[in-house]
Amino acid sequence: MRTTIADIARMAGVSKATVSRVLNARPDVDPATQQRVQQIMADTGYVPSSHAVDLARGRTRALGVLTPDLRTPWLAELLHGAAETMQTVGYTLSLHPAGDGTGWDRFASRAAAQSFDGILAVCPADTTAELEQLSERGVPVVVVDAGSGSGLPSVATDHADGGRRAAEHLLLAGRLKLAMITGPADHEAVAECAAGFGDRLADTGAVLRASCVTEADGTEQGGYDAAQRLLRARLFFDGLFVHGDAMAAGALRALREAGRSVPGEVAVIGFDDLPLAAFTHPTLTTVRVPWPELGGAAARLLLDLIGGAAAPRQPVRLATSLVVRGTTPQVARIPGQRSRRATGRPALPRT
Amino acid sequence: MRTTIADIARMAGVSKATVSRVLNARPDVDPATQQRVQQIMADTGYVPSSHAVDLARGRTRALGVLTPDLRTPWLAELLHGAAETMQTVGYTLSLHPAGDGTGWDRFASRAAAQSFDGILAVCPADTTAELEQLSERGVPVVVVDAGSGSGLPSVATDHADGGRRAAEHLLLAGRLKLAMITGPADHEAVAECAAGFGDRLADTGAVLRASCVTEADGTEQGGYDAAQRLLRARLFFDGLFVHGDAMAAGALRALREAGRSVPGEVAVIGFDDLPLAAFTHPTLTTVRVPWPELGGAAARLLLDLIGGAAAPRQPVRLATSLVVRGTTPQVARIPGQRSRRATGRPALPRT
DNA sequence: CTGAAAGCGCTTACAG
DNA sequence: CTGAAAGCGCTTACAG
Repeated sequence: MRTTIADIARMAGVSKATVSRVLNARPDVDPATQQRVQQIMADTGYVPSSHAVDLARGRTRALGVLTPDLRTPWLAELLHGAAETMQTVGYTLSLHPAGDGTGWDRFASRAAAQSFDGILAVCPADTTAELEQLSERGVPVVVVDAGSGSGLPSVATDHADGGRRAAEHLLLAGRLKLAMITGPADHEAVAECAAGFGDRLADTGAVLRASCVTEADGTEQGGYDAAQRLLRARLFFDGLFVHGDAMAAGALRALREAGRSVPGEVAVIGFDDLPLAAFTHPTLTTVRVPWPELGGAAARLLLDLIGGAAAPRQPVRLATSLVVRGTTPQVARIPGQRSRRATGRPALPRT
Repeated sequence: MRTTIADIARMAGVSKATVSRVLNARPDVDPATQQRVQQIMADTGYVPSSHAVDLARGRTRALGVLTPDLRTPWLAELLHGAAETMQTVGYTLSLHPAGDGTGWDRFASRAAAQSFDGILAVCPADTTAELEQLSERGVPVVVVDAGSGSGLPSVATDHADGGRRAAEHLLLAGRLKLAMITGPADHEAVAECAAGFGDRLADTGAVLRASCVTEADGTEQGGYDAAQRLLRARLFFDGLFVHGDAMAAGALRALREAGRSVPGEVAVIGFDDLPLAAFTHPTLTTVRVPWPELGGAAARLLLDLIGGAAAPRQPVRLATSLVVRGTTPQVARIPGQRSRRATGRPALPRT
């Protein structure tokens, strides 16, 4: 038999209400009784049933995480960040991979059953409509890193900022003939990233010809094929920005096969900072998406919404950073040494 | 106001008990009333509150997943497998990273509060004692891939089998002078794997000298250092088995720096089949640990325990498989062609 | 086949 | 400062 609040009350010679007060650290309890009750709880190892507490309070202390696939390369880092902030307030993350058809239905019924207090939707490709319905019914929902097609509160990477950083680094390395491999054009972030990249290049002496920008599907093979297209078109480039690390890995393979040295002849910068970036050869310099921070920001936003806060009208945008590894030349950042390895032409505009 | 079972009962003109019967698909309900109630539930979009159901039934339909770190490279695959089998029975996975000190306490109190019906403990390094306590108190616990130091029900990789497969493949490739980099010796699996590797080599003409076996800490850098030790000792080897993909990646780096071609001069086989294995150069041939299957098996075992089944005395052992990529030579498996690239000496014993 | 009642284990006004 | 009672929304014997 499980120890219940009634048992503790009996043993302490008080009512359940008083035990409940002690449990919830209410101030209006006589110190002596408080002590006594607490002692008994400690002795018996009493822990209140979460079911009962949840039912009585009408909440769960759990967040539903909706994701197409648990094996998404950056999901672990994102959840790590989310879990960290959730744990501090005693919340738990409940996993709901909805990749296959049945996943969504199960998730939806759990949501309707109020199994969780809020929903963290990671890249909800085709379920935004349904999520909006849930949201309208009052279930707090936060979307991570999706296009802003929906009106749902969201947290996203600043892809334009990422593009700018990539450009900046290539300029610092003195690379002026640039090429870019983008992700699928239907994804909003792709245009943003390309725009940021292009903008930073303006008035620098660097060039990114339209013919040197090609699209790929996000996979390693896609990146390989895209890089081969660039190489076969005999387009000269000494700097390549790839909007996705998996594609960048494929591009490295194509460059290697073509006999182009990296970073000597071509400097390569990826995007995402997936775990794989540390294992390519050379290791991949890349624009880091702040995955744990995204998760943390989403978690906090969700907690705010659960707490009754109004949804922000604009997506929360998080800046990127650059992780320098082996596919770009080491550039000394000491003033005056910047252009050491540069071509001699002015690579840097005044900012 | 949330629709409750009382609302449905009123609308249908029946008692709550009858609605509950319909809800739980009990056979003893008049088809007509059953129809009517179901219709009303559909119209109102009624979904029973999970809190109330859980409290009344004394269960949760959630499993607690205890893990040191969410970012463990193979965790995603493992959870994918577990989630798949859990979802079919309507169970949910609740994440509990307990890496930092506070993690365990939160987890333990959740467990005590019966927030979940069972515990899936992934590599519970230093919490086995506490888990055993929980287990003794009647909480179903299944451990994944830990040393069998504890008496807890567990599911684990057959590392000896993995070692054998690695040996087999190197023999098929005609490699006879072998070396091995193991993980930390205090991990039980390390000895098992080495034993399997050694056993398969017996009576084959292949040699694995004691001096050619070295230990590393599991990291890329550790593998790099270990491979360098082997190289500097001027020990000749044409086949290298590394008990861990991250270490194998480090070994590849060391071999490359030393100018040894892979797989030409040295064939390399890793262990785990982490995502990174597809991104090294050359891509890494490796002994695959069946992560999703491990997760699935653990989930099923846990469900059995929750269902009241007795705990198996022996760990459930799952076999490995070999994933051939670029660090070992392609070996035609057509009879008679096996030794094409072999040295000419008998590499294969009769099995 | 169906209903009234008690119970799951808490919390929360309302009195005192 | 404390207790009796009602309520959270279900399920489950027990009657009929």
